[in-house]
Amino acid sequence: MTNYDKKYDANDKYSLRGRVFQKLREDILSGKYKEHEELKEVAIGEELGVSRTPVREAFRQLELEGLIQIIPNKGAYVTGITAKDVKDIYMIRSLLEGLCARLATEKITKEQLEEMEENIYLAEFHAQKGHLDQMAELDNRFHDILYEACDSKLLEHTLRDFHRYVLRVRQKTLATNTRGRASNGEHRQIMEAIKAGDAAQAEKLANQHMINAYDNMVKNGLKEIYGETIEENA
Amino acid sequence: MTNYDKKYDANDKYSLRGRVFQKLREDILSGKYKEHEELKEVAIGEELGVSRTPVREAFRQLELEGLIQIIPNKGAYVTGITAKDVKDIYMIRSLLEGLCARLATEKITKEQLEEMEENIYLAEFHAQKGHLDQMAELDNRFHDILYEACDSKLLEHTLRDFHRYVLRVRQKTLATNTRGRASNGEHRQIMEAIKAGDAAQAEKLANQHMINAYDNMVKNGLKEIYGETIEENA
DNA sequence: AACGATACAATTGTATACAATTATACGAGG
DNA sequence: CCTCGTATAATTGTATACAATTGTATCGTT
Repeated sequence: MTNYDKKYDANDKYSLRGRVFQKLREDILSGKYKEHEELKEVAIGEELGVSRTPVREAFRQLELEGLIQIIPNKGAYVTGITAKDVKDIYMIRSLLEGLCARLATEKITKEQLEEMEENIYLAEFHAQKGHLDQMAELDNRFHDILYEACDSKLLEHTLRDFHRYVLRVRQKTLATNTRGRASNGEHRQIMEAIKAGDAAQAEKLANQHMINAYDNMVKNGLKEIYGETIEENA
Repeated sequence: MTNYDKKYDANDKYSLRGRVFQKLREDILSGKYKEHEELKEVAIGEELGVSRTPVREAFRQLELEGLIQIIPNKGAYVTGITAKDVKDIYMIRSLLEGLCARLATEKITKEQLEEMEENIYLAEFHAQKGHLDQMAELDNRFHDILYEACDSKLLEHTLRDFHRYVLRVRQKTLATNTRGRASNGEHRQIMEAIKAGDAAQAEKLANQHMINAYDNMVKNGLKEIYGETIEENA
């Protein structure tokens, strides 16, 4: 639950706080800052050439995004994701992506549908070529388009939050080409259902798409995929 | 998506920032600050006897909770809830409360189940007496128990966010004694299904419980219930 | 009177100084 | 050698000062 207006996002690119926020989020998601690592206000500030004030404000936002945990008078620590967290997120996403696809069936614009088709087309190309990075990028974008198409600021924002939250962990999930291709195929089916105006089918397929993505993770072994980054106390 | 640890919540009672945050949230939800009202840092600071720094940090958090919108270099404004937002939230909640009830069926503790039974019992008492405030309080608490019982920090937190977000608007919804009683009855059915270990039934009932709550709002006329506080551009 | 420019006021953005809290190191006492 | 307590350092919490931006009113021009 955050701000729902596009024009003035908290991720304000032009304020120092916004830049610090974005930079830190990027660095946490990319793994530059490991789990449980302490983030010190002065160190971050010096690194980015700003004072503590914008850093502190960025910290408060990162905390509410769930990326760090702030312990009063002590410090800010990169939050850990447990295997159970991942499972819970995929359960939730399964339902909400389904809802999203259902709503999108009614609300999607011609432009969005076209971008979706293009996305799938491109993804198939890159799958053939074995371009894993591009496939991951297109996968992310496919879901973003879907979120935009459902025409619900709240649902869009909620899904984006969850999506971003698992990115840290999902990084290498599509790295297996087999899953990448299967995922593409599922995207295509979802798109076709939306295009055909079959909301119930779109919902069902989107539900299953998340379940498949999660099952694929489990099959390949959560621990192996996640490396050292997953805690076992889940 | 916020922090998922109970011990050190962002709503830290003991720091100035935490107190400002809580106070402002309370005042926005209770309606002291109306929609689109501008919140000025110095004014709030003086009112609460603190400097701008903790106020600013609280603002950043309130923004991510969706209660205010900050326009850079301009100001902080209480966000409006549109009728469509409310509809979207109830759609989302319908699915997630269902998931929550399903999970709770497996995970609920004896103590939680007992508190739930007590809650329903008390609510029936207050319904007979016509104690509307207590009924609203017990209704909130019923859902909180359910959220705790599902044993998923993420789902719990997500549902709490949505629940809190509609509180502003839901205030007087249970004020009609008929809906209050019906709601109680539905709570009881959900509880019985959980008690009986029938997860599918619990999910279905919780789904329907949200739909009924929303339908009741619509039936009584959104505009009438929400007074002037709902925007029509939804 | 309408329009525009400019100065001024109000407000937020940022940096820094100081206070409070927590962690650490070191030494006295056992 | 261990333990405890105190001093010290490091870090966060808060307040304030200053910079930048935005809003507004006034005045001059047409």
